Amino acid sequence: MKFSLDCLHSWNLEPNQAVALQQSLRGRVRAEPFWDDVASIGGVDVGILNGMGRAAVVRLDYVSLQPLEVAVATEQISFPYIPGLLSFREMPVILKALEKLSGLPDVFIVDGHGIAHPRRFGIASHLGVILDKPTIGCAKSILVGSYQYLAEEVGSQADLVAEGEVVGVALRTRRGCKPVIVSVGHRVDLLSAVRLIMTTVRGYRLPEPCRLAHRFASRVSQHYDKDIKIK
DNA sequence: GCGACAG
DNA sequence: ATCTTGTCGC
Ligand SMILES: [Mg+2]
Repeated sequence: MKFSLDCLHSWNLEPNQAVALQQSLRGRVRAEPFWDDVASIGGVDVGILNGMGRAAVVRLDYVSLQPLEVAVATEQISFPYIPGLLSFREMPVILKALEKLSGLPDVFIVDGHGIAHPRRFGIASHLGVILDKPTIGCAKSILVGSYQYLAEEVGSQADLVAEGEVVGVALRTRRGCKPVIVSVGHRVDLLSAVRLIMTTVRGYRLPEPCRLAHRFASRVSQHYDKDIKIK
């Protein structure tokens, strides 16, 4: 771990305290053009089996999209699943996995929403603020808001609007598939976020960083661990 | 009060 | 998220 990882706050919170914390941190979120020279991209996801969480953080080469490093960590999940409070359930084990990474990627794509959230502070934004690193939210379904008229062609977009504001984009990443919902996490604006997602899609609905992180965090991988060691 | 509701 | 086989469409 060649980077600092200060938690900002405790994770031992009650749901009402978690909501208050989101309200106090939402002001730190930034949305700005992201044009840095990108060397590597990270994918983040969590799988759960019998109450045990397994986080996978994959760092891939930006050009080849080949995995450079995979960090996995497991931890008992304590916080319940409450829509709008996902980060309090998954972040602890994610941070544990991040500590095992030899270096941080230039930007993270997180499975879940960024500001397409009731309080504009979903898990992607939360991770970005904790690390003060660029993050993007890439969710498989809507938490808040709605969109319309999404064309069938790959690359088609439709604004996701919640309470009168554009909080994300429904993006068709694969023909015949439901779109993914892209939103600002931290330090990456929506335009840059959508571009980055499209450039990391390789024939599947999920962009490679998320697809790989999901594979390494999934139940299949967890079972696989029982027989074979994953480095 | 009722329904929606990331993973 | 997870429980789970086949089935339909691109
Ligand atoms: Mg997930």
